[in-house]
Amino acid sequence: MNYWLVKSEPDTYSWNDFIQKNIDRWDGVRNYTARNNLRSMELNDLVLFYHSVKKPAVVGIAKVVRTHYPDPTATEPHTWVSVDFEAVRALTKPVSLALIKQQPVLATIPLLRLSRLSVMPLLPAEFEYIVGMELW
DNA sequence: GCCAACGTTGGC
DNA sequence: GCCAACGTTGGC
Repeated sequence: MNYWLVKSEPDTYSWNDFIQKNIDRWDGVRNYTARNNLRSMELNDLVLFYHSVKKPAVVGIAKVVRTHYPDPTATEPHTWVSVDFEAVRALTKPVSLALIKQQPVLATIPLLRLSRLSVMPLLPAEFEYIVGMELW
């Protein structure tokens, strides 16, 4: 089992948009590093859903219910891939980027080091730590 | 293969 | 709205 974090601009696609569908395709990724991470996702992997730009924060948890397949929205569908996520639950309270930045144990996560990467891995301990912060 | 120019992302 | 980071493009 692996752990991940994906980013979305809520103006484009928000957590609310996602839970209304319950299961939805994660498409439109056009960056090779992010694509490779999508390819590495396995069934039932857990994924943090992060809102970028506006009130940047982790807002919910999803899980992988279909592993990678050609992205139907791509003009080169053999280059880019999608996966399907199912909503698990919203965090009881969004965990803000500002708070994440204050945690020394999270200083090395890709969210902070590679600010433009939209699909990134997390260590199990990092995932659990961030989820635990919903109760702070 | 190098690197400058340019476009995009995303925090503030 | 500004700007830093960084990925991509294209000339040489």
